[in-house]
Amino acid sequence: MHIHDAEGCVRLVPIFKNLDAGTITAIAQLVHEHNVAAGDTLFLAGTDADALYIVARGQVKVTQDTVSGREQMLRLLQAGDFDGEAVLFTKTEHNNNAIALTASQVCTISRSDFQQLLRQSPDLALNVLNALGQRVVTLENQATAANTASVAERLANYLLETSAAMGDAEFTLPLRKKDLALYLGTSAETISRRLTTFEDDGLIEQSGRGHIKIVDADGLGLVI
Amino acid sequence: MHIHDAEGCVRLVPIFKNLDAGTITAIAQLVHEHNVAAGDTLFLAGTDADALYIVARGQVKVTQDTVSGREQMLRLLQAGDFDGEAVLFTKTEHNNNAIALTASQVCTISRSDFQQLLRQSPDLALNVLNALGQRVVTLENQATAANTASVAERLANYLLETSAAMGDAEFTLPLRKKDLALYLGTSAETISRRLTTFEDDGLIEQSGRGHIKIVDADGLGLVI
DNA sequence: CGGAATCTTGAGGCCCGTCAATAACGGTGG
DNA sequence: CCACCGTTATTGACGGGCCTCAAGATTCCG
Repeated sequence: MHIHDAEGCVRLVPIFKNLDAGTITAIAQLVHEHNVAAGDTLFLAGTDADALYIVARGQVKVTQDTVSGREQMLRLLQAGDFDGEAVLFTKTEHNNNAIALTASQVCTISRSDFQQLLRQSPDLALNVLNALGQRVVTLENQATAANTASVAERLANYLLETSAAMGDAEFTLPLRKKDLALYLGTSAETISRRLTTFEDDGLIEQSGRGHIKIVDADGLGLVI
Repeated sequence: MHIHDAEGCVRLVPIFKNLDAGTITAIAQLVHEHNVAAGDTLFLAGTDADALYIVARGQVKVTQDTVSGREQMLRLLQAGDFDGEAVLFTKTEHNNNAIALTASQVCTISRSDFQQLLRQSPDLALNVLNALGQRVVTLENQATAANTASVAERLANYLLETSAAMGDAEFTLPLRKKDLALYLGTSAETISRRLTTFEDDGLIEQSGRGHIKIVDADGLGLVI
């Protein structure tokens, strides 16, 4: 399903929910559409944070690099997800990279336009506050999990979350194992091994390329 | 230096900076002071998030528990730091624990009072947005470091940051090694070992209980 | 059908967590 | 001022999880 107008982008995004029609129309006129191919860069760390990015279609990974040259995926943006709230701060530099994993459609709102919107609509400011709050909660969980949980535990949780998001015990992984490894802070090889272990233990069934069926959700929840 | 009035708390906190005098006075009247002893609990995960907490004096650790029973310190609150922005969201439950490490003075503002303040003062809302943005940035760095960096690297960075915060190459660790281990996602034993390695490599000098002098800051920055 | 990317499986090694024992520190009371 | 005790820190030994390198298998796409 393609989205052809800017207003489609606006309607997708939680931070623009529950705003009056006039405001939504005003926002839509500030939105720019972009189509990007797999591998394309939306922005890089160190460059000016000049816009808010909304993913209308496709997948975009948000990553961070370390001094040691490794790469960590912080989130996977899918339809309706957004990034670049750095536009809100005095600091105007991205500290993340955003790269399309698949052909994607992305909408942007410029920094100045968005800041002006914020001042005009208190409801929007509250929506953004809530969105940032959710992100804080997610990141806190991520930081805790990264430090205290084994790969098996993180992977098991990821499978359960993905299944819940899909609304089905049977699904195809939305990421290549290589990218999933970046996300979970491990290696593709280890993911292969752990999935095999899960299958041997009767927790899941694998078939095809990344197709997974959760057989014993309770058991997965107990993985340590 | 003790702070005896509620307005002291208000002046400490970044989110209350740059507000007009009237607003600050109004806020001060909504603030409650509390004195807590080392080991006291401010709030626990799962309980109602009914207030914003501001640390006026002392140290408070904010931690999160995992299913496997381990504990991860997310931040260390010191004078001027605050927590409990969860009061902003629909969700009214803490997902963190806050426990005093030393005797501390804490100020609180109730959920309803704070939400009312938010609606009345757009400047305050923008301040909170900025504060949340900073927290997101910090947490992103933390999540990345936890997943990609070795303990040696995380510890080296921590020493450099602490030194910078203190404004001195020579300082005493603000945390016991046990708590520092919780923060860095490692064990007290490993911290001892790494510090000894740093000393053997001529990067730092240790003396007394947790007293550290950074000899080769550049070298510490290169630790992997 | 062929080539490139991805995935799987194996072997080896290192980092680090855990357990355990000893040492050093710090506060308290005599 | 000193002796004592609980807490904290150090050091050693051991084992396991996982990263890396490498080779082979599978899948996908032109």
